Amino acid sequence: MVKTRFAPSPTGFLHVGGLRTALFSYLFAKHHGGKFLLRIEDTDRERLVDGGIENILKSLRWAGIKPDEGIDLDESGKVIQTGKNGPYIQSERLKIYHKHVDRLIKDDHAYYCFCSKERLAELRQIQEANKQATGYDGLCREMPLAEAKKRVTAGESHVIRMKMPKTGITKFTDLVRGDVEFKNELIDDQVILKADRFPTYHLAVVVDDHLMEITHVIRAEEWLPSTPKHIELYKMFGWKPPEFAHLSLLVNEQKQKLSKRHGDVAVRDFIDKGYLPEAMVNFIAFLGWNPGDEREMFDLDSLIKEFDFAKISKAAGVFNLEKLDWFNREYLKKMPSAELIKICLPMFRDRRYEIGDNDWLGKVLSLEKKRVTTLVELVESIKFVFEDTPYEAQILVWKKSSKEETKNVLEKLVNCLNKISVQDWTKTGMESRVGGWMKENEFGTGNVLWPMRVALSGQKNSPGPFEIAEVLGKEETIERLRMAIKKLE
RNA sequence: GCCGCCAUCGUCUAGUGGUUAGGACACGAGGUUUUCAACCUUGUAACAGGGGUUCGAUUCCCCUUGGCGGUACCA
Repeated sequence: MVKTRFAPSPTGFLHVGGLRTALFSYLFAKHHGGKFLLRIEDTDRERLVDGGIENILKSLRWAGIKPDEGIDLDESGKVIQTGKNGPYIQSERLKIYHKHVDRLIKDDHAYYCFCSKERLAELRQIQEANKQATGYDGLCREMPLAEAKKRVTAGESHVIRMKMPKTGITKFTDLVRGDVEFKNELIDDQVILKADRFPTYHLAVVVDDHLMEITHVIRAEEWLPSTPKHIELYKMFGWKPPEFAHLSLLVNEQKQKLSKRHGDVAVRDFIDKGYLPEAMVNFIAFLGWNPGDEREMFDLDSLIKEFDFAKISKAAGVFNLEKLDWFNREYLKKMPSAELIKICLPMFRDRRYEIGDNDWLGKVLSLEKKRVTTLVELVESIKFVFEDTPYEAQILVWKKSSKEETKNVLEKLVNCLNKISVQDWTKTGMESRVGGWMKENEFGTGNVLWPMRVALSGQKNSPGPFEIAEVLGKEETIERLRMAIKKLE
């Protein structure tokens, strides 16, 4: 059975690149009827951020990605662990790593290293000055084990390094990149256990992926050069390595790796701005993948159905917000009224708006949903329904009209509208009644509709006058028209 | 420096030896229209360069260039 995993470090908010990696891992697992596991890699204690795990989980759950095993959130939003291969937080697995490191030392696949950080820095400086490949020179590699153990017992600070073979090449077939090979001699004797007794990524990832029965390691391209180290560790333990798939990176418009310094990259930011998860998922999936034909609206289920590494692109993708905006507008337009109301409700409450029944609220949202990009913009754009909007009298006057004429037209319009019953107070009802009235009196459309619309919305640009009038109701509509007339005096 | 990955419109991409190089976003023009959107029609725009292989290369191979990643007791 296929089993994939996403293994973030809780060092802050989930990054859109991370979301994409998680998504592809999830899609691949689900496409093959497999399982998706979530593990936390917190071996770097200096970069930990409070609430990091919750943040990551919330963003994933927002996108619709739910782990089958490992770390998850319960209904109250508390972090929980489920599954029989736990714990799923690396800092809780130290004993497991120590046991495996001991085995490597015993089998002469790893050794104690007492080199100080200062010596290592100096070494690198010399190598750089001589234009050599940088890396550990293996000073401690041949130290007799007995001597090393004596120094350890004496309390000397040390790390454990793996013994990379000095000859040969490591080859593997990457699911997205095909055959890749590296010369072993150029690969460092990587530190696998730090002086603080915490493992490095390289050791922890191999041990955990094996113990947690991961079949496919799907991760970002930045890990490609360290894959030979991992394969070597699998060999040392006598384990069968999983399949590897290294996804291309996401870059910004300047083609640099996406980072927090350059604008919005945290999924949290997009949630807060009112982007829809469906749009984000669709957009991000299409950054490096497509179904091979011209369809482009895909929800999570149809992505699962069609996802395939064969169609994934190898080049880095530019994270371009314009396309995201387009997807968001499309999904906003398509969203059923009831659902839209549900997700906007908290924002209405924040603004302490008096909201009527759902039928009415649906009409209010429909006023602007084709004109905005995000949910936040949507709620902001219909502000004029709930609040008085100050505006200059001058904008009531249509370009082909005058102040006097506008005032006159509005007065007559009020009379006309007054005769319309509350039952007929609908967009279509008013369209025919006012439309007929305009024709009879030979009023130009712009002469009437422009000032009416501005009077009702307080804005130069807005939805049409009749749809606003329907939403406002007869009383409020006439009230606003009278206010406008007063402004023109 | 060394190692590796990558390379089609501005962006996301289709294309797997023979195509008028297709689509989407963005942009431009026109239509609709009381405004802004939406909508419809339409336009501009790409195979990084040089060598091979081949009857024929966007497609296969090599080199160059460029971009990116790695080179940590970070992940």
